[in-house]
Amino acid sequence: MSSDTTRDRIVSEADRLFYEHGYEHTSFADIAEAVGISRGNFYYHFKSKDEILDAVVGVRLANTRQMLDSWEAQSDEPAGRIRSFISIVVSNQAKIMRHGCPVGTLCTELAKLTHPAQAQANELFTLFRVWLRRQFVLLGHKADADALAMHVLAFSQGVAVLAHAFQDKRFVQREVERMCAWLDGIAVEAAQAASG
Amino acid sequence: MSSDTTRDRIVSEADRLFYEHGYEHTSFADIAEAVGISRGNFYYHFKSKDEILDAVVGVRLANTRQMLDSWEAQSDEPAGRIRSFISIVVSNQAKIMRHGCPVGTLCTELAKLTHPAQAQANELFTLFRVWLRRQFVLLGHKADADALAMHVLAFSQGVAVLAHAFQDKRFVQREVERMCAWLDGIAVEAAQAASG
DNA sequence: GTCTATACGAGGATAGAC
DNA sequence: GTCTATCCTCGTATAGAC
Repeated sequence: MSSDTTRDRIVSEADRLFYEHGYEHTSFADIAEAVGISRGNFYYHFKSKDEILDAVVGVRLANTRQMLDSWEAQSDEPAGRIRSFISIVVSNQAKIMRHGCPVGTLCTELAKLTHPAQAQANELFTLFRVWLRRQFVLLGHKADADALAMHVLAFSQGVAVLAHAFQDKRFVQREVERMCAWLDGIAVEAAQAASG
Repeated sequence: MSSDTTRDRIVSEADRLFYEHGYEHTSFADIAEAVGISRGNFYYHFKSKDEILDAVVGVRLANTRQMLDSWEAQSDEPAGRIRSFISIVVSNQAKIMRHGCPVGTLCTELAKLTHPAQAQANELFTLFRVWLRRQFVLLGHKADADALAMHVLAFSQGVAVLAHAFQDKRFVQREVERMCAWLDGIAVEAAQAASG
């Protein structure tokens, strides 16, 4: 994750700080201190704070693509892949409880700031949306694949916001179980339609 | 909503601006301009920005209590009351698509800032949670009333975050219908348990 | 109660030495 | 490539006149 070049370390630390404290609330001084360089040196690598944000979003997009690819490689079953997504709120539970969803909180903040990078950040959501949609198509739900994808995305965001606010592990566990049960129902439905 | 006194107008405009642009991104100058007073005059009414936030959260808590009371008065059926809550993402659709959920976005932002008023803002969530819980108890779901309340809250937050990001009206409509269908199932379940 | 003027610090950004 | 020094703007906050 943390590469050798200073530039990469800046992006990596900025990524973490933007997530933990928000984009606006993170100053150059914060990033410089985390990286261990002077504030001035900064501008050799990036011309502005917006440029750092661009780089951070770019890294997140790349990492997300890689994660989705690995989920696709790990399982041939679309239901299993969707389960991988659903379970992310458990595997990332500690971070989500402390700082919320990295995608949701960034998109929400940039929207409030009417920041130019908003569309780029929304691409993170779209990446998940399109991937989930494809899994639902493979599951035999071609007609409502996008609606189902959005439903699963909404689940993840709802759980993240409330886990963040209430710090409730059992709530997360319960919602994941509920969602997996729902997914089983969807898979059965598709199998019946295929055999009927 | 907008009372006569300058203090009330400050709170009212701050409330709106905090919602539309976020707490941190809203400056005294923004509020002063909206109210139509000078920046200096401000400190006659509030000693600090945090004090304004306290007042804003206080007003939101009062307004929320009033809304929940009116829902309770409008319907004797707990299912109908819960439906009032579910439908809020439709009746407030335009605002939610533009600025997200007023409660969720505030709590998320304050958590990232580790702001002292975070707990106070979370009370807004708790108000809904306790109210929903009571409705589910009345519906006959005493044992899992809190889990059901949290599920409905999570629905509202998930829909709000994605509606905000994707600006998709039909998505909101679909999710509300899905949630109402789920609620019907819950109500039938309770009725069967009561008669069986 | 409202105004103007101003202090003060923080944060973004630049210049130029090493 | 990294540093120090510096500038400018913005935002919070205060003082004091009206």
